[in-house]
Amino acid sequence: MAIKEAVRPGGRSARVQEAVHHAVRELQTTKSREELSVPQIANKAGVTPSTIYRRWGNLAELLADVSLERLRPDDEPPQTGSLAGDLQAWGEQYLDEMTSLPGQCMLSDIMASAERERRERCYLYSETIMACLRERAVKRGEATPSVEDLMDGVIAPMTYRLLYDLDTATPARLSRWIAQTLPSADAPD
Amino acid sequence: MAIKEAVRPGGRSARVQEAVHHAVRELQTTKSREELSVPQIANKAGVTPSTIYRRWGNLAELLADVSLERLRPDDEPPQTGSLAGDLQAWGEQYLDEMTSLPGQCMLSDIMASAERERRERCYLYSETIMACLRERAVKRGEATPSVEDLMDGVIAPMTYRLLYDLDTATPARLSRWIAQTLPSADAPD
DNA sequence: CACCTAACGCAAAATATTTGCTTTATTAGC
DNA sequence: GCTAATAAAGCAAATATTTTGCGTTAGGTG
Repeated sequence: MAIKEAVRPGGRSARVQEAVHHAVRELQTTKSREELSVPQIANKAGVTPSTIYRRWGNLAELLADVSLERLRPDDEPPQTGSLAGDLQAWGEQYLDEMTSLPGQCMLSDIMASAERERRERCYLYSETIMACLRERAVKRGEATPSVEDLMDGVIAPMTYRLLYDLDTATPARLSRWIAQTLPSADAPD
Repeated sequence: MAIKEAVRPGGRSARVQEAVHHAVRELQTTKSREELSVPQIANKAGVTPSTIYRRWGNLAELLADVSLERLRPDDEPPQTGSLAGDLQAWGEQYLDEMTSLPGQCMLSDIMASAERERRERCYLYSETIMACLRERAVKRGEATPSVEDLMDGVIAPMTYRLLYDLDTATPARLSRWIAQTLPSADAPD
């Protein structure tokens, strides 16, 4: 019922976890959220339902767990030579990913989870990326806002729009948020 | 399965809706989310479970519906004489409400709903309040940012923190967001 | 190698959800 | 007002899901 990544991660546990996660991802390509069920996933994964219930608690937590896994920063964000450029580049691909149907489902699944810790991991994920981009800028000698300010000025409005008002989660808006957040930001308006 | 506020709102429907909503609110004071169930609510409301399933679809949607109802702006936000003051005053009471346990459950229930429309209503709710506070400021002749900018500068970071990083959803932060959003904002830091 | 035990499988029991059909009560037309 | 039409509720049987107790398997440990 908690987020278990440990205790006894040896062979079998890991195998079951992978089988179940894989089954979910597989089924998600075919069926909508409404059509997914624990017994169905268990069957596809070659496991008993009780295994899933005991480990994840319920369908919502399992889906959130699977979604969160995708959030791992696989590759370094693209470099553009300036903080504004880096933010725009990373942000655009992130927006693109999250406004897509699978991206929206992913957000939905994570938000539906009762585990606060999961959402905090999303926070940390974004924070890590902001820190990375900022670090680059600092190394180049650019004047940069704090990571906190980047979170408030860029990540927060972007995420807010992704969750509450999808139509306004656009690259154009992103430029505005970036311009208003960076030091020399006398918005051209 | 959709958000039905119409079609046949006469006596009985309204009565059932009220009975069910009331039963939910009642039960929520005693039991945790995990302990709530549709049959239980139906029983308390004096209705059959199938009535609830047919009207709301499932527990998550029902809870979201009940939560959303609480979000109606009951009373005019307090007046303080300045936009910054109004934002701070309203924001503080909002933060207070949403960081409380019932407030967090409310947010949770709304976010768990599959109905995008529900989240959009949250957006409209905040937007209405921002428009109201801004209108006051305009009438006083204050220089004010657009409603959009208030949403991005104040509502977005506040909501973001409430959802993802509760510890940083504080009045002190709120002041910062307000200061950085309002025109004459040369943050004292 | 042998013991300990977390995690899984299995199957029965308990709950929750769906569904077909009937009944009730609101709405609309007369 | 009275009646026909029908949305929404009730009821109960049929399904499906979730929980639980207990036996089994297989990592981890000394």
